[in-house]
Amino acid sequence: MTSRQAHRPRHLPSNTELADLFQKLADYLAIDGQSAYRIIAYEKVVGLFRVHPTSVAEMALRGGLRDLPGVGQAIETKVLEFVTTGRLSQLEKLSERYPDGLLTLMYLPGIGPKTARKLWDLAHIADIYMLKQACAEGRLRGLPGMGEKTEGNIIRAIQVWEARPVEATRARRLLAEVEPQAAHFVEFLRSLPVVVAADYAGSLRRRRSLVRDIDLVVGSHDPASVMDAFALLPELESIEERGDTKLSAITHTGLGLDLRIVEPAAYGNLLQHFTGSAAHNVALRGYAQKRGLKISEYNVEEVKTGTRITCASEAEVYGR
DNA sequence: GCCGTTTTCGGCCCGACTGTTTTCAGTCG
Repeated sequence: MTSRQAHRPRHLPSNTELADLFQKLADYLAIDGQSAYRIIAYEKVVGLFRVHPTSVAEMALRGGLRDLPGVGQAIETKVLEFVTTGRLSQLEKLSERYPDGLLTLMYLPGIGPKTARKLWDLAHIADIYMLKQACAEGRLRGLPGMGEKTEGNIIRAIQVWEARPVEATRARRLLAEVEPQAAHFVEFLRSLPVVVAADYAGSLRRRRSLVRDIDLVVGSHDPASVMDAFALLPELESIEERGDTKLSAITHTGLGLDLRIVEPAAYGNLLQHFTGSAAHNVALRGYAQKRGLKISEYNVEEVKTGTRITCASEAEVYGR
């Protein structure tokens, strides 16, 4: 072995392993009911580790991990503990307190940490199989805040999960596979007379090589008509949610799809917001906040005066 | 748990939709 690999310490965890580890920790802490901002701090470094171009483990060993924005003493210590010992004591404590399968409940759309915790505390449901049993026996309805509809939604979510192995609804697809489908939807939307502007946004517009779903944004004075026309498209397998300005659906190719509609004057605000990424929006809004501005998908607001400025183009948003 | 152009403490982006409630919690993006 004369390659560079010969000089590297062996058995160092990959960035993906570290990201998965901290995601698991974040999920456990969410179920444990810890501060939402603590969870966000962990999820932030998950995203950071996933895209970092060089070895995070090596960086930690060199003592340079805290140069990364969002990594403080606590996270550096945990990375070092795992890199040097192969273990994470906090995670071990949490997995003694909660069953592993509890995390898989959150694979089901509609079930988050609060619901997973409630199912464990009140019904001793520890994984998806036990949840299915409880549904079949009608045991869910007795739980606080859970009625017939919620039970029905959970049964349906389990069926989808069983039909599409390995969290398929959360899986990412190649850009080249998804882009033509998204372009087709955009073309349809633009063909509607009531539509002033339409684009796909999200990770697709950011040209990420792997994307999870299709985000569609529309500027129109008549959202109801857009919604009516779109909901009838034969490409949609099911409509998951439908309100006045937002619709969520699943396509026959198994892709999630979100449609959002605003007044044409605020189209730039919507396009900016849903092009994301989430981390970019958090940073941008924090930046704006320090300058007395509040950014949403509808406008840029001057907090002191309450003046709300809508932007028809994305460039105007950044101009402000 | 992280961070700082007023800060080492007290904030941390913002809103739509659903289901369960009689005004809101949870989830999602």
